[in-house]
Amino acid sequence: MPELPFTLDQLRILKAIAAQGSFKKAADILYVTQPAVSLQIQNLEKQLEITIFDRGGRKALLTEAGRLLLEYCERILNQCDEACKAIEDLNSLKGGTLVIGASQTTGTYLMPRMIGLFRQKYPEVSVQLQVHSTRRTGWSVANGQIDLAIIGGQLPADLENLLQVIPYATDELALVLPSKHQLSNKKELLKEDLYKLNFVTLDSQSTTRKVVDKLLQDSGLEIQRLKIEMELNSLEAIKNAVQSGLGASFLPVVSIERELAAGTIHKAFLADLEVKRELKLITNPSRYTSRASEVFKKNILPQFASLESPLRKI
Amino acid sequence: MPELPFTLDQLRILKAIAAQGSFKKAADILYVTQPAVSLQIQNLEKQLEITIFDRGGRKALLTEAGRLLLEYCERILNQCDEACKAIEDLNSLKGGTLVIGASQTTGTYLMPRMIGLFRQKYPEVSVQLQVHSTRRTGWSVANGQIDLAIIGGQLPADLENLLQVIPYATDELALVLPSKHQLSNKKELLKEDLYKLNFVTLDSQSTTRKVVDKLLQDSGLEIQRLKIEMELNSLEAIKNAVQSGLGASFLPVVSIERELAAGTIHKAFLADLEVKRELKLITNPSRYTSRASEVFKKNILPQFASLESPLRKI
DNA sequence: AGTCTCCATAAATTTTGATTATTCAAATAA
DNA sequence: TTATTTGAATAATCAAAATTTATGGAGACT
Repeated sequence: MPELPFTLDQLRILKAIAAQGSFKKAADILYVTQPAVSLQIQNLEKQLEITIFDRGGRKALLTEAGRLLLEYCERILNQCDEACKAIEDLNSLKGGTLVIGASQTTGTYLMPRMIGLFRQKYPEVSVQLQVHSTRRTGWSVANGQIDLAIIGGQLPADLENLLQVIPYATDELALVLPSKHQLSNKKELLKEDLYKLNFVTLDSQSTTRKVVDKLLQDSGLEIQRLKIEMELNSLEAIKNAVQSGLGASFLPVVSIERELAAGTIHKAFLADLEVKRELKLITNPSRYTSRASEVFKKNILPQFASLESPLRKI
Repeated sequence: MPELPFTLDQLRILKAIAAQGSFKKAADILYVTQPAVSLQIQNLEKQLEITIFDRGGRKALLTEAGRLLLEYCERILNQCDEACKAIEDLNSLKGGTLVIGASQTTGTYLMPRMIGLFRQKYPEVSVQLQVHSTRRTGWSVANGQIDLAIIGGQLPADLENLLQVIPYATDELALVLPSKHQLSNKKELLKEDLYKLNFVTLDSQSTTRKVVDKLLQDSGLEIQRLKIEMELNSLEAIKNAVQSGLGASFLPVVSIERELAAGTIHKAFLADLEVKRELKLITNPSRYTSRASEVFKKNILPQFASLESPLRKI
């Protein structure tokens, strides 16, 4: 090994002697014996081919070379201390960054609240939210660019068994109607009623749209028979469309909390159909898990397991 | 020993792995085996209670904590390199400071030339000249404030055996007369002639004055009989006084080179009297000797052993 | 001078780190 | 898929380095 001319221990000893003015006192402070100190300094002097201390009288005094070395020594040891502090902060969640992935829907309506709670508890950990498609989010988790992610859709098969997927909450995809729609008065709607509606939907590429389609199909609905008035690429746009009476839609309840409360959108009750999807936490078990990530998973997520209560509280 | 959480070797390994992206390649570069690298990183991770590398695939990737540590690592290792360079420079006389002591006379007339020669050879070593009394100069050498000194007088007895005193040149204290003085025409002067002269001398506290008095007394002169016209505290002032015809004086030849050459001062030849003093180099043998100091003593000083030739050359 | 401190030195022990050999896991190739 | 290769972890052995105990010597203070 191409050796370094000195060790951190030697620098620590050098600093101690310079501060104490004595080999013996330095040894006491460092909890070693005096010969240990002497030998290390001798090694240091041999390696660097300099004399560091004048051991003339009762006090050990720095030579010119010694003073020069001490300057660097202080700087180096300070950097070491800083490094330790930074690492400690990271370990105690007083620093660092947590990178969270989410799809458009969860990223917009759910994550801000989760992140808010996390930041409230660990204000010194910065959180970065990355909103991507489910597919891309999955890959980012796989290659470590994202610590953890919340998704509502289905992962590609190859990622399914590479990542850890933990369902943690159920998100209802509610059938919503314009408040003044005629069917809004009916207590219960049946599948058959759906064929009478005009739908405003997300564009067919979106994860949420795919999920809705699949769920409806799985429950025996002929989705080809559904009339699609228009396709929009934003939930907010759809909400506005519904509120304007342009049609009905299946929307995640998390996204229409305010509108339901305000009564500007009507949520219908479907007697013979439940459209629900699992919200899942995905992580990469084969990768390093940061403390922040652990804590998020263990302490923050459970508070959102039932989507109703915590959201209402806010 | 209250241990440091890491060693410089570990940091070097960390840096190498980060650069190479592989434990094995890092091991090759550092000329050690792969297990050595693995072990050290494991120790590091254990000490700091963090995971530094993700060893998932064929590449070793830094975790967040690893990246954080690497930043400090780079800074620390850079400081180490700088320290080494600074020390090397000091050893190769490409840096550092040489502190030289001298009395008024040598400091004024001799040292500038010596220092000039030294600086010509080692331009990167800065030289500091401290002009003090012989006594104070001696003490400064004793306690290390001055690396070496040139003195012309006698050290206090207690310092004599504490310091190394090396005579290296003879400085003649020449009897000088105004050029137009009547005795300037005589080829040789005798002791008796001195009693006829009016003297302009240094004040009685000065080292050079004491030396002259002692030398004259030792050679049998009755110094009380010498007529002292005035006492001045500066050699330059005395030279001016002599040139102005106010009187004679004993002056170090090194201080009147120019005036002799210009013929504005006359140097008399004393047939039965030689007034010479030893110029001595003093150092502190019990103290660390800097490289610059060594070189000055070994290479520069000998060139001034005969005061005539090197001075003339300039 | 005598005593006390402090540093240097020597020998022995302990600790640490490195190496060889092997196993394990993942990625590449057939 | 299986086989091969590459890289990292592990275990046991071995070498080297640091620490300790014990001791000697040189200044400094009384």
